Amino acid sequence: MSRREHLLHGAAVLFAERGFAGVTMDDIGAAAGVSGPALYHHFSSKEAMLGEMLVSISEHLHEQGTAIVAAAIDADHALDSLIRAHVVFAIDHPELITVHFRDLVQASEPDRQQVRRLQARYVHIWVEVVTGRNPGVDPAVARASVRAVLGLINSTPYNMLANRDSTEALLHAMATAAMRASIG
Amino acid sequence: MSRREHLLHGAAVLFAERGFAGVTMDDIGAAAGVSGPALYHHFSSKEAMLGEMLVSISEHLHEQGTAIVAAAIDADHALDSLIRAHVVFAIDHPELITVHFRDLVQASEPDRQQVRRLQARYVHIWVEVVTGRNPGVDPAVARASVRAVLGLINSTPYNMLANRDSTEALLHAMATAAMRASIG
DNA sequence: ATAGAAACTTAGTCTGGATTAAGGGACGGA
DNA sequence: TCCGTCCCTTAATCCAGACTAAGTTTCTAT
Repeated sequence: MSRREHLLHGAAVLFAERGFAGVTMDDIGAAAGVSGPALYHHFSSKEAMLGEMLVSISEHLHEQGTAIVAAAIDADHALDSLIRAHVVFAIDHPELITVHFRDLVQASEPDRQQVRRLQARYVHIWVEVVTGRNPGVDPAVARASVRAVLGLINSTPYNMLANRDSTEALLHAMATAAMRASIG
Repeated sequence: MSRREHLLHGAAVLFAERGFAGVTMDDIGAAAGVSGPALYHHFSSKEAMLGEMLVSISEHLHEQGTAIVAAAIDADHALDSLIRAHVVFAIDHPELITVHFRDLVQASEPDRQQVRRLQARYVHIWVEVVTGRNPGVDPAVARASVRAVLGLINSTPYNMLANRDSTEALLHAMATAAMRASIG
């Protein structure tokens, strides 16, 4: 992990814990064993740190989604893999999920736009799979359903069971059932 | 609606839009047609406004949940009503749902504690109903499932269909299916 | 009419915390 | 050895924005 990534990871954990506004540059520096101003040798501002963090999360999810759909043999498997991958990401990076939907509003306008664009594309990937599975469904309903399922999965940070595998199984089962309920 | 409630509602809308930290006292005042400092005649601080808002939401949900369970003829109906009522609340007050889970971290420690206590009780109401319906279920799993379902419903603010009733029906169906998938 | 309370206003005050200044030490290459 | 480049440090600077002061208008009750 590069120095940048290391710093960003520390910042993500703090942001998730106390929120972007509740963390100072000195806090972020201290978490990495340096002073606050030292961070300016790596990032142009606190806002830029947040932006980079959010964009990279969105890019990761988007790329992962693209790859899954490309590799799946049919829409059924694609949906299953999308759900599973999102669940795994949420379990492995609860702090990123938290920051992603809580602190987006604090990012600069350009960063916010880019994140929204990537999020929209990610949702669109899901929607395509869903409508592929079931051509009759209203695209607006498909989109709303996908967002609801993502909301379910994204509750993970407040939700972990003692055992990681059972958390994964539970969320996967619930997400699958919720999806089927809306689009069959 | 009293003056306090009116001011609080305006603040909630702004907080939902830009986040607690992204709104100034002048903004809140302007939304109600007064100056920023005028707010201090009604609330002791910006933090107090947030605290009062969050506590009252949590109290409302908790009381509503209590009333529903008391009035329901069995656990099956109780769960159905809980889901329906939460969906309706989320649809009618998207700004409160948003602030509730996004800006809790900005509230004062005492307010945060009280909100968490109320939230825990609210979740507990659901868990009791769920375990009543299905005595064999692990309480930890029941709790995680309830939180996941609430996460699904709370995604509403980003999720509204053109038609209010179809939004309600969709979320109700998905929530019910998700719940059944985890606890039968 | 008039005292007193409410509810505001404008004009500050004050502070936290982001950012910038101004170096210093460590290290690699000539 | 000496230079230049990183990466950091501490010591400011600076400003947005929460909050306070002090005074005005409006309303109600006597």
